[in-house]
Amino acid sequence: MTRAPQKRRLETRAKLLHVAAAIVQEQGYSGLRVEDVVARAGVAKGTLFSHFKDKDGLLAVLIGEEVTRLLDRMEDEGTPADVAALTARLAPHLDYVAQDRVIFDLLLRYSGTTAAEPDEVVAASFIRQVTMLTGWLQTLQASGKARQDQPPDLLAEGIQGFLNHVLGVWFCAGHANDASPAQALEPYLQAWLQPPG
Amino acid sequence: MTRAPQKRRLETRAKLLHVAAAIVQEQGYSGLRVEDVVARAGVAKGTLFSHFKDKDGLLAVLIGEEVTRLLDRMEDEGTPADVAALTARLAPHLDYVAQDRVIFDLLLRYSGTTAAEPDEVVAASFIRQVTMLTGWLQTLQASGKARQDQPPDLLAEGIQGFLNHVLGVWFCAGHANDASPAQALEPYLQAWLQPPG
Amino acid sequence: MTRAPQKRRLETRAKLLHVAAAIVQEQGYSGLRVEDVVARAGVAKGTLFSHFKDKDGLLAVLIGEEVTRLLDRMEDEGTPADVAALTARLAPHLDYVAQDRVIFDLLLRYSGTTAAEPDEVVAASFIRQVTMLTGWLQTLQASGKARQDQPPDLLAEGIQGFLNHVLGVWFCAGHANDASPAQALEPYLQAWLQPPG
Amino acid sequence: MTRAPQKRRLETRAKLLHVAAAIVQEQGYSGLRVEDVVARAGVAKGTLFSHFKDKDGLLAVLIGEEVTRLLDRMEDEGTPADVAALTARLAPHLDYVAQDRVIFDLLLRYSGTTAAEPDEVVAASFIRQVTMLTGWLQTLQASGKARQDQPPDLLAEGIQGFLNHVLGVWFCAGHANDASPAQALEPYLQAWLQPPG
DNA sequence: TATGAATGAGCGTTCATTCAT
DNA sequence: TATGAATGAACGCTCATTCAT
Repeated sequence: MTRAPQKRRLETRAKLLHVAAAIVQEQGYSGLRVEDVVARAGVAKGTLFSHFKDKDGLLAVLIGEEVTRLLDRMEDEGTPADVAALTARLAPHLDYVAQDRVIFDLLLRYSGTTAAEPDEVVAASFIRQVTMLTGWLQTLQASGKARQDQPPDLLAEGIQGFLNHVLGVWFCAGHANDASPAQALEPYLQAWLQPPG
Repeated sequence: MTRAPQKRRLETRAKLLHVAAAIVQEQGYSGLRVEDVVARAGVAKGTLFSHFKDKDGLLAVLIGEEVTRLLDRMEDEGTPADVAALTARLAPHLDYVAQDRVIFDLLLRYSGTTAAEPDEVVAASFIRQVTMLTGWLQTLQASGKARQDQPPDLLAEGIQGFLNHVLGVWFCAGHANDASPAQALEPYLQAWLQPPG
Repeated sequence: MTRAPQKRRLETRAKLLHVAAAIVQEQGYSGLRVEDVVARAGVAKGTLFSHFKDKDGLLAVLIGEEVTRLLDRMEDEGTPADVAALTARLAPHLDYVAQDRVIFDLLLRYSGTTAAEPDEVVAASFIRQVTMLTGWLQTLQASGKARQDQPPDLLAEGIQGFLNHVLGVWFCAGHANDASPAQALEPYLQAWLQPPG
Repeated sequence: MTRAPQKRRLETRAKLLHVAAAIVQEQGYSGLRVEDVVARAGVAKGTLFSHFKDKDGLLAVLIGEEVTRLLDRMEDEGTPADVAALTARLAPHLDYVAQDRVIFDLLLRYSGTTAAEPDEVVAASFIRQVTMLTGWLQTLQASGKARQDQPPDLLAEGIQGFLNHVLGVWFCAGHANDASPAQALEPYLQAWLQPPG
């Protein structure tokens, strides 16, 4: 018999998230310290951990919300017309993750998320992303804009692999070489998805 | 200005690496303690840190050497006959990395290594891996066993992407689902490399 | 904003100081190791550093408390009758500081303490010492036992100068020459304080 | 049968001192690292320690030379006419020591130097300072400009005490309060030296 | 439910000094 | 005489997490 959370509890949770978002804004994800969050939120350390399993839990909500927002926008525009459009559609997501290694690391930890664990925001967004990509690919396959010799979900997961690859290289190279991760992604997607001929 | 290191210095470095490898053998990478290393090597802590930037620096050399050893074996067997053989050839590497998340994390940090930084063992092994793969792919392309519509080095780097993807999923899923990372890799490589038709 | 410290915190602090004092008793100030303190106090290292800025911070409180105790005794006996009595009254303080260079060095770092920083034990004891001396000198001046041509606080601070001078020489000479620092102090105080004629 | 040092040895010593002086110029005494000195001098660490007993030995020569230079200038101007002139004469020395706590600490370690150890530059300069002051005080006493009821060497050593006191306060107070250490010294010297009446 | 003091367990640092070559 | 690799021996720090109140 868990009661509905009280109003005050919800307010505290919201305040923690708000403060954390503000700190991330100022110092980046890697600059986020539990100490600072609770200090600025005016609550005790223990309180934070009664709201979130651990620091990653807080981070996951924060990042999950942002990713969800990005997915919303991606979906709003409908299925991209071709592989080039698909790459362009993924660019905001890449740019977001490329902004801080902490995001990349956290997301990587969820790469293998399956439909089994629906309670986590990040897990949910992963599943949604793969579902969305799969749907797009089906459409692209149907219109002859994507190879048809592979199941769309394999293609979708392969895309996630390339996303991570490109981001890994991005963080490694010190951002020096390329204009953007999306640019680096394009040739892989072309080679991965283009129909033969 | 910088002279060649003296014999004694090289011996100390070798001793540190040897001891560290032994401890890893016994306790795994995560069980490696700097204190234990210096204690067993019979040197002062400061000495270790004069040889390696930090614990990760030591780890990188250790892992780099192991990867180098694996590459040696891969190369010894010559170009694999087809994509299935290629996947099999990559299995030992996958198994090695899959053994401990520490290895995966460290290698991921070097994914984007280019020929620019030749002094690091890990970096060097990455470059070598991509070079080796590129060579193989050229042969496979020539024999019609691999698609010919893409440059071999793009294909090689794509393979690295899939390797990381498969490993990421592996660590994420808690090793529960699949028999081995190599098994998970196969469909991706088939789809990525197989010649059309 | 900052509430009063909780009971437990005060107890821990007291325990740390108590243990440290015991170790100093046994091994001297230079024999004090942070590790020993926390081990014997049964607290974590981090706890010590959350109570005291660093080892010197702990030391300062320890020394400050001892100096305070010495001051208590000095004050209890009332104003000394003349300069010779004043010298004798200062002897225990001199003996205490002369016992370990660590004490001398730490106190020297606070020589110039003014009433501005009241939170430090050592600083407070310095202020108190000068206040006490000033009071005594006023009385001695009134009774014609001390020169009256100078303000009592200048005379008091001058005395502190001589204390340090004598102690500096004491540590420098390897304790070999003189019986006690107090003995070395006497001629200076006589010359500094005695009324002309 | 110690031979005269060879030319090359003397050159190395000179180079070390020169380099050390340059570093002090740039980074202050507290910024002096043995490592930097030998690196810039192009010699090995061991070489430095074959020339100087320890780092303090090098520092002592450096500081001793400077103090000697200051003493030369003080002496050149002859006996000061009165206490005010004496204070002014001591100002350059005070300013020099006030510039860096390291100087103060090192000199303090020699406060008790007696004529016994003539081999050290700093020790020698201390003896010379006290001798010089004693000489001046004799003259001042003879001319009625200084109190005559105390032996001149006691007065001289007292002056050293005040010098140290003023400097201790200087370093403690964070240089914030007073214009210069010499200004703080004056009232003490007046009270210490002025003839009664 | 909130609090905040305490934990843990090892890492990296310091840098003057020594000593075998 | 010069070299430079190695030493020593603690210190200070980290900071997410726990748990008694």
